[in-house]
Amino acid sequence: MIKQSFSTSKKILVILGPTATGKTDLALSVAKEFNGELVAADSRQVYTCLDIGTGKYPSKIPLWGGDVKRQKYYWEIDGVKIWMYDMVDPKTQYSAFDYVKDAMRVVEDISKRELLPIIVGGTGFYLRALIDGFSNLAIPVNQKLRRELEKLNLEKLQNKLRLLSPGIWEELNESDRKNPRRLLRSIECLSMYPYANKPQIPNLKSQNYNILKIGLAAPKPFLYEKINSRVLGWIKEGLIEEALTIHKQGLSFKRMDELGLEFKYLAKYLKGDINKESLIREIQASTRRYAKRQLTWFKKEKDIKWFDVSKNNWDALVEKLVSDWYNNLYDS
RNA sequence: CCAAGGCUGGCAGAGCGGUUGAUGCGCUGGUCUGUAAAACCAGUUUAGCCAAGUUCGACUCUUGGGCCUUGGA
Repeated sequence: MIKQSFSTSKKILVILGPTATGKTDLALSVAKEFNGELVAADSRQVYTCLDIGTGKYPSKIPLWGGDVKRQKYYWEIDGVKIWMYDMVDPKTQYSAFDYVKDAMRVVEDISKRELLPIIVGGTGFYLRALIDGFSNLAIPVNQKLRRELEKLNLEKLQNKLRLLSPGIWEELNESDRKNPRRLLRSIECLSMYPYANKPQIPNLKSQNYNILKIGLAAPKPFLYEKINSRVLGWIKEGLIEEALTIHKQGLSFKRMDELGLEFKYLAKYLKGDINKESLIREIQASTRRYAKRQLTWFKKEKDIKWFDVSKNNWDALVEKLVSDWYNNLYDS
């Protein structure tokens, strides 16, 4: 791969980090300053109607006011376009593969229009798939095979994989070897493409972009406090009503459970299994756990420039870094 | 006031006269190549309401006290 000089290679800014650190707020202000458009990297913001709890709204624009225009495949907040929101109906399943396929197009389009793509989100898996790519990502799901494999218990899945490829089995760690979902996927990939001719999908790294990754984080007590009050804010803004509406429109409790966290507990609440007080507590707790997992994931990526949002001047520091990078003064 | 049941780890909740305090949740750390706010792994106990007694030995039996829950009045 030939490295182009900074002045000619196209730039992409990535803003990532755990939930409730103000990624969207930052991305919007950076977009205004550097003439950019946002590309969301969140596994649930891709669904229509899941708005409040997935954090589609920035904190400064309350739901009932502010300049928010919702178009078919993008939103426009304060004049800034946000892509990769509302891609499909929540009844449909949207995968990391779908995400990469769609987001690649969006990023390239923004870039072609001479604007700065700002990828913003907390789903580390999607981010890595889009930026670095995964070699198995483009291998499609085999429903028939899955239906069969799903009947097998852990031990049988393990044996099956060991038989198909002792090498791949050996490479798995303790955790993955006991994870039926991963085992199943490995078997699926191997049985469909036993040799090396796997289908591929392009990623950003292979397109020679100049990427700056900015991470927002904070010490846990600070972050947890933010999460707790954010959840309270969601409730005030109508999270429960939103869930009720979606359910009335036909989103099953089962699917809500699959969509995870706040929807998992919202479903329980709507069914009458828990009261409002524990609904709030559960959403807060699970969001905290989620933030921890995000932190664990991002810890391994060494090319992130981290900023502590509990500090006073963090936004000025970010601004300086982005500005230097944008003007080719910063060497990454 | 009477009756019945209960009181076990941060929480929920089993079992047992003596051995490794089941299990779940939580918590801490971690894993990660199409469900990723998912799935999974590892770690996380000087517990037994108080007192007296029975016993070689009690969380487990007996008695008294305290507290809680339910039913009665």
